[in-house]
Amino acid sequence: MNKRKKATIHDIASKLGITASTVSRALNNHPRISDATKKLVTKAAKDINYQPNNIAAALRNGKSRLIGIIVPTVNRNFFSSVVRGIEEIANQLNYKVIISQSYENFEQEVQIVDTLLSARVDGIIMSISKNTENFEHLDRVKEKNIPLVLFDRITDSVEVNQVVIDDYMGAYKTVEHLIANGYKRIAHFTNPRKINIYSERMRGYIDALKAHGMEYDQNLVIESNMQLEDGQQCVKTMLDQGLEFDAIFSSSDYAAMGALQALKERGIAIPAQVGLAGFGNEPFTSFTTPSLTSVDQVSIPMGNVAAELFFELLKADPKKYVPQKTVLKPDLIIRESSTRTPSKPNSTPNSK
Amino acid sequence: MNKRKKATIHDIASKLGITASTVSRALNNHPRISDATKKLVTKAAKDINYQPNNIAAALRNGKSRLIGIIVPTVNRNFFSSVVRGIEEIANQLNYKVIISQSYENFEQEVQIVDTLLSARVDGIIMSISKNTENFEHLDRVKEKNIPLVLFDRITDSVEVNQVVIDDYMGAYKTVEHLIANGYKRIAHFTNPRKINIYSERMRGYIDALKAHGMEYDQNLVIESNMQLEDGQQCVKTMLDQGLEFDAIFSSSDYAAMGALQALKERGIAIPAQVGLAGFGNEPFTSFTTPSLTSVDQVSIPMGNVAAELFFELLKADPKKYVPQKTVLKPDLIIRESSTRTPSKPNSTPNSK
DNA sequence: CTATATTGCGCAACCGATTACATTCAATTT
DNA sequence: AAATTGAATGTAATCGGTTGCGCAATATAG
Repeated sequence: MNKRKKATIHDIASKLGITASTVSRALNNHPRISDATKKLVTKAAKDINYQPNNIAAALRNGKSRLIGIIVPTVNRNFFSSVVRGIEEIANQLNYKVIISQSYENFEQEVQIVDTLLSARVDGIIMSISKNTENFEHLDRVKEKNIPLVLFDRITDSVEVNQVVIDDYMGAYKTVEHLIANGYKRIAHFTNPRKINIYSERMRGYIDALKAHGMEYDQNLVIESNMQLEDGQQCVKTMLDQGLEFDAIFSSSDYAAMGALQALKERGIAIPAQVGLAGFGNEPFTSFTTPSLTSVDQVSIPMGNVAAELFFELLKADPKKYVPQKTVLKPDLIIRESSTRTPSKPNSTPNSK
Repeated sequence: MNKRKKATIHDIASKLGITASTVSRALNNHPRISDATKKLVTKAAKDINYQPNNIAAALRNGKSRLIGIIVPTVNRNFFSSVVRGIEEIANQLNYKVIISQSYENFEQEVQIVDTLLSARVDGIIMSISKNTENFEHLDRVKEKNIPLVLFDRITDSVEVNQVVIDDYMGAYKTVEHLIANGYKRIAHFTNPRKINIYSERMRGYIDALKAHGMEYDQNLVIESNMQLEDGQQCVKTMLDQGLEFDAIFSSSDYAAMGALQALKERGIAIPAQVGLAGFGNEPFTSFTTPSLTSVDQVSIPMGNVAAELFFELLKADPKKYVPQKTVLKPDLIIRESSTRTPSKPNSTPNSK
């Protein structure tokens, strides 16, 4: 009998000869309920294996205590770490998280937004897909006054809270480091889709070159989809075309990894002949030979900040709240792939 | 005005001078509603930016079309791929997924189960935490007749649907492969917690040795927590203690990676002097030097199967449904770390 | 010893969609 | 022309908590 129907507060109530409202208040520790009945109620609840129905509460309250998270994929250290950072804060406040993956697919992303809105999440924290160029779905979220926070992959076409790292500075520091290690012709791998992160990194690359009196050569900027295979292919093409370069700064660790493999395959010594640096500090970067210099995106703190902004927004009056943009400082993690004996620049020909 | 309150079917109804029930039926494409009104309703819905309230529907229907997924962490290729496999099937059937992470923490796991039950998910698909030894929370799920499917990290103390790979066979084939490459003293890294996956792999290890007339030496079985650092430490200890071995079969890719680093650090050639194989086929295994032989856990198919079992269970009569256990065949991915010139066994003395 | 507060709990409406059971009206049958 | 049928929609209860308001009983004040 109690197999099919789940226990409700009404069951508890009739068992104790009181009303459901009293049970509800008792369970919620309402001050106007005596300790005696509170004890009775909690005991009865345990006895009949009562499980609160959050659906009912959510319907009545208009809030579900759920945060929707949308990421391109969870199968990337960066994203899963941000999620963890969000969860840390959310769990403390007794909020739960629904994670959804867009798989870099725009239609999917739009669909997920609708699903989350229908699921009546209290808000959304997301990083947009690479292929998203239309932001009406985000507008719809804003129109409904649902709190929205963007991180890492952001857009300025919607006024919302944003958390990013200083991609510009990350790139700048990396290139500066390469220059300090004596590299003269630094190539740059980037993505043709000019979402914020890639364009910022490219700005940093260019400015760092200029700041050190090096010319910016368009031929050294190689566009691709930035996956492992792309990195391999780019290097091969560069070598086959006789392009002169002695370092690569890749906006993606995966492409950097591909570059590393291709260079090794062609017998080019890293870091002696060619220096290499990636972006993202994926865990495998410390496993490669040589280990890969990369930029750490402080993912957990980013998740923390995103969640904090979210809750700020949740409490605020949407009319007078002005969206904020938080910029975190990335860390350059220097490893073997870019470290040459301090002042032995020009040690490798190739460029000359 | 429509800023604060979200649109409901009642708003649509009064706008059109009909009732909410008609609107509901129109939106659900009920056959008894005329095409004319259906068109009117869908148009009006679009006009006022109506978003169905799944919470209300879920309350009324008793089903949320949500599946709860619990994994130790999503930041592991295996788990995130299984999730993807589940999503593939679930999305086709218009079900959504709530992903939660236990972070290998028992209390957290119990808490998540309660939260999901309260959120009234239609069922749960999970892989239990390493530290879970008490399964009452799973019993509670079963008692409530909530569909439950376990994958990879399972337990036999609860009668539920299970999906696993044949860990025994994966290990057996790996060890056989090592033997075929001439390795004679094969060590095994395992976890002291004897959850199914580790004990099965160990059985496979032992049986493969015996089947090839090699003695099983307890000293060659090393227990640790199987993280990167543990792998490093184990190898160092083995070397320092003068333990004779010429191959390592690790139940974890991470520990195998640590072993690889430690061996290289000590100047031991892989695979020439020591062969190495891991388990899990984490992406980084193909990035290392030498690349790491490992066992692929067919994660996406595992997710597919788990989801299929789930929906089977969802439709079935809980009284007469008998739980099933599906066993998938893993793939041994042979890479450099275990491949020596075919028949040149004993080429390396090892200990000295 | 009244008058006012406070405590403890019940009443009933409500959240938004769904659906079994009418009801209406026109078309079809007899 | 009355009766039957069926199409199209309305009525109202329901899912399970939550909460403003009210009322009785007890406590405190004056």
